[in-house]
Amino acid sequence: MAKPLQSSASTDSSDLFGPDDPEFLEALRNAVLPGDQITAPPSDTELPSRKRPRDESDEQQVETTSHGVLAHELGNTEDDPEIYGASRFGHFGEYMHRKRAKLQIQNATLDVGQGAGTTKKIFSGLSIYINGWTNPSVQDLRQLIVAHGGVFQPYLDKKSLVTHIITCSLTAAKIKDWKHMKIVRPDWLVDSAAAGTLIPWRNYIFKPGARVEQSQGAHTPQSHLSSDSRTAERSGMRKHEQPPSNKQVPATPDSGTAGTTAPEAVDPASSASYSPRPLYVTDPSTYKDAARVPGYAAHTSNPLAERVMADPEWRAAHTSVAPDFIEGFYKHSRLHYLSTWKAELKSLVQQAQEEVENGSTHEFTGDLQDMAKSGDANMSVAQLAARSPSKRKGKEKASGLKRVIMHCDFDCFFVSVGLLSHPELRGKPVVVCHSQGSTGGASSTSEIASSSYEARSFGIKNGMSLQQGRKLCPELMTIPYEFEKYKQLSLRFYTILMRHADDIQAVSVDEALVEVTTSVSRCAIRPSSLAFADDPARSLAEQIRSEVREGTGCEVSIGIAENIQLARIATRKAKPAGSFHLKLEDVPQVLAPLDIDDLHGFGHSTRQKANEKLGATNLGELAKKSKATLCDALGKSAGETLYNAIRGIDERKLESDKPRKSVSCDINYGIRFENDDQSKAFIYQMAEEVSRRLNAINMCGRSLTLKIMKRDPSAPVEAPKFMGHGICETFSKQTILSSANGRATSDPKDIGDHAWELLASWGFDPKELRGIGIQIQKLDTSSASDTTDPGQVKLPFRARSSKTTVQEDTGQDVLPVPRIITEPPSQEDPLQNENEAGPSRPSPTIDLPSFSQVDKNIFDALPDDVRKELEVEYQRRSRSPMLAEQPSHDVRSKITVKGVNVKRITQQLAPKNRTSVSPRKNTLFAKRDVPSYMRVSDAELRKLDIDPDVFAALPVDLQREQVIMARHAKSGNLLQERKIIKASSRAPSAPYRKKPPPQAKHPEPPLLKQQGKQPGEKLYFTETGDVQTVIESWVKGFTEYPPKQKDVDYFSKFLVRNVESDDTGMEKTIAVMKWWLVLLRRNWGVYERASSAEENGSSTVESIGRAWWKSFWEVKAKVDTIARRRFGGTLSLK
DNA sequence: ATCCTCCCCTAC
DNA sequence: TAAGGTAGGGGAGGAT
Ligand SMILES: Nc1ccn([C@H]2C[C@H](O)[C@@H](COP(=O)(O)OP(=O)(O)OP(=O)(O)O)O2)c(=O)n1
Ligand SMILES: [Mg+2]
Repeated sequence: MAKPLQSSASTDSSDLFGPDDPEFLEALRNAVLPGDQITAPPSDTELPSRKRPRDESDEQQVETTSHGVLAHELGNTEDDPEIYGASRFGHFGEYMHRKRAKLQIQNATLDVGQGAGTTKKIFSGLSIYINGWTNPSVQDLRQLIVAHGGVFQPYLDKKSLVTHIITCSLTAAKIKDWKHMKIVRPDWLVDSAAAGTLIPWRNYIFKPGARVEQSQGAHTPQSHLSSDSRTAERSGMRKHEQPPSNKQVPATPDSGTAGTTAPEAVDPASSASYSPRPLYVTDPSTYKDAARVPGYAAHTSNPLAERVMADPEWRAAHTSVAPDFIEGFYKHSRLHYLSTWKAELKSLVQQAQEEVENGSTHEFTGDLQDMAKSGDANMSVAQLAARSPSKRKGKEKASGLKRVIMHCDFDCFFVSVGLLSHPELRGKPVVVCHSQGSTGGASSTSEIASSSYEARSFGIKNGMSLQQGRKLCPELMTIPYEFEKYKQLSLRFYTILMRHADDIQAVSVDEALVEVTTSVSRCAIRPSSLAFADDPARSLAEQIRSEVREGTGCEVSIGIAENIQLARIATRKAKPAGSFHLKLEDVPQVLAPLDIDDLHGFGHSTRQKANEKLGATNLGELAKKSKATLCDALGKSAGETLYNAIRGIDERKLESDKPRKSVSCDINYGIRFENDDQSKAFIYQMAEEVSRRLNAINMCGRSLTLKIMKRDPSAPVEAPKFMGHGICETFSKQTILSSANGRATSDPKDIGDHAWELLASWGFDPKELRGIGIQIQKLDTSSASDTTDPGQVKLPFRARSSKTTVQEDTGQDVLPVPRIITEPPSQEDPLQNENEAGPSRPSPTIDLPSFSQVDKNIFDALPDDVRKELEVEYQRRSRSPMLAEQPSHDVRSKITVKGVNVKRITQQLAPKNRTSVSPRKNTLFAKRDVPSYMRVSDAELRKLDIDPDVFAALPVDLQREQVIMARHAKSGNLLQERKIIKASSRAPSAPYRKKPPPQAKHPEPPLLKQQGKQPGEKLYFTETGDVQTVIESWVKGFTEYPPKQKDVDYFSKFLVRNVESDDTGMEKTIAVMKWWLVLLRRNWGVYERASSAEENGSSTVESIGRAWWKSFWEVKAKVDTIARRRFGGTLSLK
């Protein structure tokens, strides 16, 4: 029974985590064993995930599943109490498996486990979502589901694996949207439960009118592969059709080089060959879901890449280590061009408008085309002696007149341009992509930049890979990019628009927003000459279309409306080759059938969120929601925007004169390094690139952010996409940027130095890097930085302006070298003892930087014993909910895997063996506070190349040692990165205050506010991290009172954050919840199942008990939500 | 309250 | 082969 888990997971072998803290384990044991029969739900499952569209389009999500195996194992381990054994708790071998198992178990334990001993798990393997109002209430059904081994899905996440949807009613939109789902009536569950067996769901198909199921299991795997987000989502919900495979799990998710398996991957069809699995015959989880599980996700390395990368010469010539890699990459990167052009066009428009405003001309007579020519490759603005017509930014002319906005957009721009030179291909399915002809064959991962409308009729979309496109349309024709032409035609396009515009907002090379209010009113005067007598705006649009057609040979479509949002929507209706005037009165009708992501500004993620939190993505349905509801679900800004958009409201003005705020350079393609020398060299090359860009616009910056993409441990070394970055964890750090004299800079050396320093501070294995980005912010004009005061010396009064901020400076700090910032080594009471934690400083916990912020260089240079202790401490924290993070800095700092927090840094650095180390015995951290006499200003530390943050975490003696050594080293010469301690650049910025170094104060101690044995008395989660104790006293202290909402909230928040913080946090959280559960059962077990509804008339004790239970469920629900989301992401990185 | 950092999201 | 860049709005949560 227990076998599966062990064998496959080789669980105990894990040496990532040694035995846990005995005390904690003991508590855990108590918490779990008490009668908590664990009925492990098998279910394999899933975990929703949120992946970005761009990732989804990664070819092969094909995923050869292997889900089956896991599921099977889990199934077999169902009754194995061992899975909870403390002995296992601290082990992380195959933690992914375990994690999933735990999640399920958690569900079972907390939900089912309660009271019920063992129920027949007839729903195991089912993942059910309940839609809308149902007759047995959602709560009841949920109980039912969980009690019988099923998984209750609170959200219909496009990523989550939902095998069935239970409903009593469906909107037309949903019927359509879910036509491939298994929509069943509630009585299916009820009857099955009553019968003690799973009745075929087909007997309970929900039929609103007629269909509902139709193609139920008839989907081919391909249908799951669409890169189109919406399609993907739908397919995601469909997952059941494919029987699970019994293929072996590719590799251990956490193994560093895991996953380079499944070479067959590329073909979705092949992956479809699953062998039915007994256990889940009815509802296999889909491989699509499996694809979202880290361990299986996108582990389908690109076969070609794998082969070719094995050749050192090839690597040297084609990856990021190639000397001219950056140049070559940018020369071919369509997205780079797109971004560049956009910036140029914005600049061009802005200057053209300035000309007009200053100058006297009223008509735009210039020709942007000329500018382009003379300006060589650049859209030189100089010649933009142009002027547009009435051009005074439509803003002030805010006459009560209703605006007329046109959204002009070329039809399949790249293709249209390409067809100019390939007229014979007109009318055929054509796409623009790098891969030409037969190259790449049917397995090209080359992206389709643009597809003709004929191609689109096959389902092809921009951004899709060629191989996917070929599957949809074998006879697809490809034509090459013609970047120069795009730019030229774009200039003609803009030139034309200029003649009619009051204002223009450059949206992209093929798209612009134009305000034509005055032009239209002018036209309206002579209705006779209009193409559309009744619609001058439309007439103008057609005129513009003609002019553009004339000037470029390509079609543009124009959407007209009174605001931006509507104009864009109108364009949808206008395409291809047409114009459409969307009037306010038609808004409801036009918008109702659209989905939220059809609105500009709302994409994949928001749609998903809407689906989860609002149960609808359709605008017609969302229109019924209150503004507050929308804001609550999508955030204030998005909520309001949506609310208004649905009503046809959008007050935004065209933007054509906003100054640039940042300049950056990102490369997340082809990044493959072997060593630090290469990555360092690359960083410096990128720095040069950024420098060039800054100089090109005559700017300098004072802030630098480095963004890193690092291969996710669960991802294959070679991504599915050729030379792509694959699934990654992302990191970013910001620092003050300055030249030696402390001024804003654009010097490549300065930028390179800072960037490298940041990169080095993480200590990543260069082989794992997959993407690098350098961004420069707080821009100043070069001239300004030359004359301006160095560090923008702090003035007595704050510069009210935006960019000239001085925030980093603090009082005294007017040093010419801004990076050297002094900081009073913080507080006194150096001897603060952990046991004296007072209200203000309750926790004795040392203020360690979050793991991700630790400078690896320094870390590695530490004496073995010290380093070990640090590791232990981090390890400890990572496992102790109450200690983990929470602290000073970067609680937020999270690793993300395509949008999902993963933070498994701790795991990465986890000690290979940690023999029961009790936190209490940790001499290094127990109370290592910085004695006052040891104060060395941060500035000095920095001068010594010591990172204050790390320094602060060191024991005093070591600090002293380090300082001495550093001073010593300073005098002599030392090696670059090899020195004992290297300042982590991150420090140079404002952060010093972020974490008052020396003080071991636990910033924002995790405490239950207002809590204690006595109401009002505070109770803290102490350093030992035995949360159990805290909870116990909390519960004990309130046996006569209901818990305070504030405490519940706090506790909830804490757990949630913890779950989000790292992998081990989940484990701990589960343990904590279990403990809480046990305590509650002890006190009020009887009321566990009581519903609040029947609460009236109850005794005091009972109401208190109910209140506690209510809180418990409340917290659990929150944790569940987060866990689901997080694990989904983590496990399902596609 | 407001700022700042570190993201997330979106768009082309 | 393939060339997954980037700017800017926003939000969460800590610092001030
Ligand atoms: N994922 C994408 C999307 C777009 N583009 C490029 C190629 C497109 O031609 C151009 C304009 O993008 P649009 O979104 O306007 O798409 P099209 O112009 O191709 O089609 P249409 O506007 O008709 O929908 O940007 C790209 O390279 N990659
Ligand atoms: Mg277009």
